[in-house]
Amino acid sequence: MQQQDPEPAGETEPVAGAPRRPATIYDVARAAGLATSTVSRTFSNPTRVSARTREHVHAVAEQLGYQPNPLARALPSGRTRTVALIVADITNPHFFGIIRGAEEQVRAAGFTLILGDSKESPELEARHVEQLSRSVDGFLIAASRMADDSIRELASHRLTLINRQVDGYSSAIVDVVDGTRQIVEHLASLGHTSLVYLAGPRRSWLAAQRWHALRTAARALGLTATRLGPFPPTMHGGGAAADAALGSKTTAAVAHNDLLGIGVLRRFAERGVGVPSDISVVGYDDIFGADFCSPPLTTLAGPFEELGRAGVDLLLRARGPERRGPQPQQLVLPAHLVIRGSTGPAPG
Amino acid sequence: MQQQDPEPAGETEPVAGAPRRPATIYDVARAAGLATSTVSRTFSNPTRVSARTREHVHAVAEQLGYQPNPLARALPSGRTRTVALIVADITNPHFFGIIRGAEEQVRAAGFTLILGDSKESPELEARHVEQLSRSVDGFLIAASRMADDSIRELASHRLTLINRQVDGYSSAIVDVVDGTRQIVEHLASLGHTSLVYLAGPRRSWLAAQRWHALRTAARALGLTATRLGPFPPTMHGGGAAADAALGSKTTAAVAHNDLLGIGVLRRFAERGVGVPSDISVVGYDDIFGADFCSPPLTTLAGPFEELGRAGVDLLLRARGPERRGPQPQQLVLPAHLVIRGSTGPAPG
DNA sequence: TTAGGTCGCCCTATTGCGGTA
DNA sequence: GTACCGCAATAGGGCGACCTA
Repeated sequence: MQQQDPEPAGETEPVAGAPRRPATIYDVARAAGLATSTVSRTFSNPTRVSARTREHVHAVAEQLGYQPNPLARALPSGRTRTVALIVADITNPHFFGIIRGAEEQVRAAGFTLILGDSKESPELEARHVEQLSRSVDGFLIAASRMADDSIRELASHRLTLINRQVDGYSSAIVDVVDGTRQIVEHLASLGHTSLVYLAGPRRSWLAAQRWHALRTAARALGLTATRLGPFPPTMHGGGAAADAALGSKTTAAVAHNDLLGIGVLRRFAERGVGVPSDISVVGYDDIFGADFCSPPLTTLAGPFEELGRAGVDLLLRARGPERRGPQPQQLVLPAHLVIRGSTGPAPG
Repeated sequence: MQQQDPEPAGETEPVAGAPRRPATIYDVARAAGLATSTVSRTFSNPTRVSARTREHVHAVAEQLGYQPNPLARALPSGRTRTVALIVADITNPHFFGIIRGAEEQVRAAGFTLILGDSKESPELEARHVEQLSRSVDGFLIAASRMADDSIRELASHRLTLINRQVDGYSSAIVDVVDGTRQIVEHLASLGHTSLVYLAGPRRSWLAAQRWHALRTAARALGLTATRLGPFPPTMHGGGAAADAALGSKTTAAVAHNDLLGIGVLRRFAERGVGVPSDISVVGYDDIFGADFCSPPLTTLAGPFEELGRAGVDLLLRARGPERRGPQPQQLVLPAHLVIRGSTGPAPG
């Protein structure tokens, strides 16, 4: 090891000013005339040290610019005060809210956020988890593409899911069933009697949920529902999705997400199909841009930042005093339909 | 903690199957009949171990499921194999490309990415750096809002800047000067003789560069250039910016970024101002949405993912064998103008 | 007894130096 | 002298056990 320090014949480091080697509890203890353990307790268990001593230690620490080394702290305890967030696709604006919310809450708890992108790959997702397992106190997985069983195989890791539910794990999702019902009621009230679902990735739990909810709600209201796809959940995927929707002769298309929905709108514009005069389009997520595409997209908005924050809370709470097993919580946050120009009365 | 189950008088750990305590070099060393140092070297400095021994160690390690503990590895060596990326505003889609590129490259190098949001605050930025300094091998700061001197005070940390240049530090930026020239030439060729710059945050280095480049290019081509603002670089800020632009009687507005530009377009639409018939609008960044707002936004696109990747490369290369001081590199990547519907011939 | 303080081992890997063929 | 390998110090702090007024 050898700190590189008071060496005159300089090596690696630049300028002056900054202290070479960061102060440790040893330095603080020596300067304060105390044992290192006393210094340690001052920071990690302050009640076990007298007020006088505590202040003294703080003063000396401040003066020396001492800051506990998080690594040294984490090594024996196993607590890294770090959380990993793994998202299915970092380019999808849908995740930005989740990332932002999680980052915020993680910081608020004095933790650090590690970010990983699984690029829609369940394998990469699992690899991420394995590689980070020792460096992290827990995982947050948003829109996991792993199969339920694969998730269970990771059981030994502390894990909270976002927009995915698996028995035995904490999760935070937006209310797909109620949200989807809002979509279908809206379309029904506009006189539509049939709709198509432009499906998302086969491995997406959310896609399955949405389709299921759509079909159920449609039945309840006497509409027919058809599933087309799957399509890649990107703007690019909207081209094929739009054409498929046209082929189906329906009057209303519900896209798996806004990315796909906006892609559909573009394709319709290219082909001269009127929205909503010829066909209505609905999306999910209310992503950035859904309000200024043309026509603006009717979509199901969810509290995604809150989802991120709640995910962190669930994860961190699991370490609480009552660490009696996982006691998983399945949180469901409300969604609400944002009606914009892409939906209108059924033609004819 | 605690899986919910079988342990009778159990303590911490769960189920069957999984090995209780992860294997350490001690376990491997014992099983292989070697010293821990040999095992350690097998993984961290393979050439210093004979091929026979190496294979033996690998075999034993494999069998025991041994994986080096990254924390324990980092403590004595000081190398955490982790990089922190700090962005000025995580909600600005502009950064997504950078984040994605950085994440990709960091992973490719076998490192881990920590993400921080400074919320446009130089103080928070500095705090981030301080708090993470011990946990990270280096920092990537995108669009830093810190003053040059504050950045220099962080000198002891390994640091690479994205979209910001400071003497003595490595950086990767897009070519503002040339890019801005493209904008001005485009406007000049359409017959515009005056333009306004709708300015970004006062503390943004980029905003200063853009204005400077704009003024220089305008002069060279005989256009007048006026700066208005600053405005918050958000869609919301576009309202005031649009009104200010109208007040100036100009025929062309260059917005600090696309977020602001799209906000301007919306406001113009509300007020019945024709774009580009009454006024042309240009943005910077070519963010998600710039191609489907109405009218689609003419904007200066840059290779942002590449910026993220390059930033990581510069940072990691700094640790190379020739660790002769920082030897900073200032990388400048080309920008190109994407012409869309928001710019047209000057009216009249 | 209790509050304040001290000792010394724990965690897991790295690495300089020295020893053995 | 050259390859290999092992000993033991080191990194920095947590924490239980024990000691003193």
